[in-house]
Amino acid sequence: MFSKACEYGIKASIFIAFNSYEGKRVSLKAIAKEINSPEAFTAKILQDLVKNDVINSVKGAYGGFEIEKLNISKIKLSKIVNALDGDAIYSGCGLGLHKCDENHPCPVHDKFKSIREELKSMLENTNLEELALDVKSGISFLKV
Amino acid sequence: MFSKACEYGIKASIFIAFNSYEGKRVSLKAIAKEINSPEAFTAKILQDLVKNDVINSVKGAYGGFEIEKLNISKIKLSKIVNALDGDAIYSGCGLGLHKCDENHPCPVHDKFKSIREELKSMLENTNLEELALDVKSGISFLKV
DNA sequence: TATAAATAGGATAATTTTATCCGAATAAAA
DNA sequence: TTTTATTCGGATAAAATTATCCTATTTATA
Repeated sequence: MFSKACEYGIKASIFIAFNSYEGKRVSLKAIAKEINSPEAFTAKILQDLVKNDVINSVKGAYGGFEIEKLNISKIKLSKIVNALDGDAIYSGCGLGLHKCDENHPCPVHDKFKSIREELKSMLENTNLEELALDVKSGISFLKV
Repeated sequence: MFSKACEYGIKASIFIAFNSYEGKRVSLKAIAKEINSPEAFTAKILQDLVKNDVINSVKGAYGGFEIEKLNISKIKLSKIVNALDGDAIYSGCGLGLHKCDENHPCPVHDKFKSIREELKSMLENTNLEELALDVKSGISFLKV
């Protein structure tokens, strides 16, 4: 469904979010450990997320990654997915046709329609805050 | 969503299906041309589909690929997807956790639940016949 | 029986994705 | 001001996916 980069990016964002909630900045090392991801690869992904204004970074000692508290509830999953994987999962053709729409549909266009719409609206309506709170309260998990 | 191999595999199966419907066996060359895919790569995919009993092959002159007429309506999309991509899209965790279920869910487990269920049931309930008939009647398309 | 038209399958190459390494830049604190 | 803990960013490597090439095998037909 998502690329590995995107999976790591979503998990990292959630971890950063719930720490930022408590005013804590987190380091790459801490993130990689928490979400069980390769450190150097995760660094690249975090750089992408910084460039795409999903998270902020602070260089130097006592630096790390954080998200402005007020933004946590405003950042939607779609923003993270878009930054790392683009919009192909919910906008591209399921069978890879370059042109695929109501007038020139691929054989599974209609079958996929509601699934893609549901996926899109889920991504656009799910924000980091709710995901972070669930992890914080032990309802959901970032690893294993 | 699907791998390139799977996209080609689905399109090839549809093309073979609607030709088999008319008693016509189709060659690799004809398939690759019709679905606009690289020939040699498509050959590998067709071999996989043969091994997984999705399609039949006939070697030698006047050989090619076909599907038994009576089976066309019995072959579900899920069988093709499973043969080429496995069941990860609708069975694996959206964030790649090894363990992810009701008791130990990833942060998006619930959000994804209905989407994955819908996807799964769509794949399990869509058969080659309906897809092939739509292409044959010009309602849907295999390329461009 | 020879020929031609196919699929089968092994080897290899190209591309993309995932991952690692290392030095540069930055900034807090000793 | 030096040390130390960080992120940044370029170069590279490893692995997976996508793609190509070539030969062997098969089989219908001339």
